[in-house]
Amino acid sequence: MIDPPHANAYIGHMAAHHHHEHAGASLAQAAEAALVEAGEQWTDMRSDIFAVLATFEKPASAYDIADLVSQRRGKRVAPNSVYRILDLFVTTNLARRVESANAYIANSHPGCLHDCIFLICDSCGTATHIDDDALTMSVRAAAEHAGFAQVRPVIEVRGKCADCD
Amino acid sequence: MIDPPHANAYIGHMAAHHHHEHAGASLAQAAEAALVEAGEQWTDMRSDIFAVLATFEKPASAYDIADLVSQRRGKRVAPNSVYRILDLFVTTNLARRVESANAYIANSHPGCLHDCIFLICDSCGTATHIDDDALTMSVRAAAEHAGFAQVRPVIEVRGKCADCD
DNA sequence: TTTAGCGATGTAATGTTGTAACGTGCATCG
DNA sequence: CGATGCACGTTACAACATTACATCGCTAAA
Repeated sequence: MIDPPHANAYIGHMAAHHHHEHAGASLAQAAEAALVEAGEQWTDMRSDIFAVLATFEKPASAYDIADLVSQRRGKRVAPNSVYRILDLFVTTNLARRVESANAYIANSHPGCLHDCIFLICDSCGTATHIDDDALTMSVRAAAEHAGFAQVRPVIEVRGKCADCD
Repeated sequence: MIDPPHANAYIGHMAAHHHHEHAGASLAQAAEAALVEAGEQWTDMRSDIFAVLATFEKPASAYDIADLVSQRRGKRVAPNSVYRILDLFVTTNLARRVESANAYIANSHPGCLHDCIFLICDSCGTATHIDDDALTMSVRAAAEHAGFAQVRPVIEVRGKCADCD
């Protein structure tokens, strides 16, 4: 048995491609474009839910979103409806589900399809993400090597962020 | 943006260490040893819960386990108690939590501490695991590179297993 | 030998997350 | 105009998880 060794094994091999890291209005616009591109409608409800989701620093639960959207609309929006739309967002890559937090986070570069590595701080809950295609491709490859198909990697790292450390 | 490429990027670099892949009585024995080693007691309740957990092919929910342990003991065991003991198992490395399934799985080599990659079939639900320390260490390193400490990787892959494919 | 402490488990209640089933409103198209 | 399809509403419930406190049995100190 071995002990988990530590850092400095890291040879940064970031992906050889670039993103626009959208924010604010620009992000909403990109999201709308991506959704329409996917043949779906950009409704008021979807717009509101995306807007609320995008304001969060940390992964947001469907119930958090339901509350805020309810406020914003002055009318109760059921979690149910939020889930429907979040599911749509996830399948169209406008948002990601953070499995280890049972929560969702807006994709800051919708329209760009690839695997993410999420880093979630156990203290403050904020999530950041790394794009390292070499790494995620290795994970995919390992799974496919084991006979898996249609693979969907879930790569998250819990820990203490630099601020909370 | 890139499309997810496919397999055969995989250069198998399995870890340079070996496990005993325990099963059945041997596994229970190893679990007991590991728990005692950690300064915890191996009680009847813990033994029963571990035994039940170990019978599962697929990740088992706390409620699944509660039901079966209740049967086995002829007396209701509350989910509560099961969660307590599962948490203990996870911290002492006798079991793992599968985040993307809200469920638990017995560690087939307790006492051996390292990160696992779980493959969970979306069709049949069975989970297998890969040990690829080079890969998991790279994930750790990437997170540490980003300023994270006390990292705990969660690497799971959803997909279709060879049987269900 | 009492009893104080502690760890393990029991009990009850409640909180959080996620789905199912079905109804309504509205636009489009024949 | 009626039929179809989609988005969303409403209600109910299922599944997952935690909290607070009680009890039991063991052991160590008085």
